[in-house]
Amino acid sequence: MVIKEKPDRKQQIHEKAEELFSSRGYLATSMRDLAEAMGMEPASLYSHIPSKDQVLFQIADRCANEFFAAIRPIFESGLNTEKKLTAMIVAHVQVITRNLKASAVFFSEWRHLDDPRRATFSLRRDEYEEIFREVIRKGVHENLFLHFDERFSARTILSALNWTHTWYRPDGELKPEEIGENLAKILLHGLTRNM
Amino acid sequence: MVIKEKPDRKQQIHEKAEELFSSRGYLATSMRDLAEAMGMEPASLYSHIPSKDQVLFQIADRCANEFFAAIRPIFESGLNTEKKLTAMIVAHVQVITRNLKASAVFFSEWRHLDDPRRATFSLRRDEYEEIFREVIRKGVHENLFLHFDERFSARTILSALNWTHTWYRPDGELKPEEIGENLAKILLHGLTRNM
DNA sequence: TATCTTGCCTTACGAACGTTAGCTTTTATC
DNA sequence: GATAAAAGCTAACGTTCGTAAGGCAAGATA
Repeated sequence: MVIKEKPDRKQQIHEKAEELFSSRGYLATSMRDLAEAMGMEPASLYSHIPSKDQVLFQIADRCANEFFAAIRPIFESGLNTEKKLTAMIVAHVQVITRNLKASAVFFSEWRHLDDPRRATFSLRRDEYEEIFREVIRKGVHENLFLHFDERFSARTILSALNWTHTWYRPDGELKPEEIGENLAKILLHGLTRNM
Repeated sequence: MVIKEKPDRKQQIHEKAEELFSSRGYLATSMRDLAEAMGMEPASLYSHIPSKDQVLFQIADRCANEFFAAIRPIFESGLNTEKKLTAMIVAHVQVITRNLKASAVFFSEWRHLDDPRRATFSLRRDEYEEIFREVIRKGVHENLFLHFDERFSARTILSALNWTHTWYRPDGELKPEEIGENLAKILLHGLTRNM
């Protein structure tokens, strides 16, 4: 049996959509733009996808899955709290750099989802943040981390990480893992040199 | 001579626009939405403003001015590097919390500006970031800060700060100044407790 | 009272939008 | 080579968009 290596137009459309949505934004990208980028007529897109909104959702959803898949095993591992948080930070950054366009969509465009999907999505984000909060809570409990509101700490960490997608370039000098490690260093031990 | 205290419709429109642009986004807010919020007909808006794009620009531009005005005097002060960076962080956060809606527009919507303005704006952002880079560079030189690429450090700091606008509420328990100080603590000394 | 200005109105323009319906062409299967 | 399915086309739908043009009514100025 030969595995079909067919081009899979649907996936190609999703990839082009990722590209356009991430660089110009979802609302600023028309189906006509997308069609042109695909080299087809606007109406032809609908042979492969049901709606623009659903394309956005699937891009964001796939990206969310990647984040969870990367973080969960680390969260459930037996690492000590500091190493665990570091590993989660590195993994999170790796997901971003591996899915540069999708994560741009994930971070900036999800708010344009239509409403039942948007609400679902919002919950997933919070669920994700909660994993970080739990690790931080544990660290505070162990008298390892400074005691701030965990919401505050978690958001600060994720904000610092999530902007990576705007400037990371695969041909830059830093590898994703190094970026993650540097970020973890700053967030856990600060920019100031310990004397 | 009496100073006219007239309602200034133009400014009212800008304020409503700030509100709508910041919560729904620029592209998702139509002039018809804005008109309805103002209690007038869409076309009537054009008695007071020249175009939608110009309203966006002015909101973002005013906000940029506030950031510069807050940071510059600190940058030019005689504070030592660590205190200077801390003060800049606090000041930056204060500008955000003082201009919650405008800064949301500033951070998320400027990319929808039409192109001569967009380019100008991009330069101003970089100019702003450069102030932070310079302080960091000095700190590295003084062997005070860890040596990362200053672009990297500056971006990390600003990313962590700039998300504040998504969750800060004036009636929350933390005052803007405290938020800024906590952020500075984490970014300069890390989340980990020093033993 | 006559005139000018301001603020808002109504109407409507041309363009762009997401999407549907139905036809034609290409490709895969036998 | 006949048949069926998949992929793309043309044409058009109903909306919504930013904005222009020109008029009307109220208040300020003279």
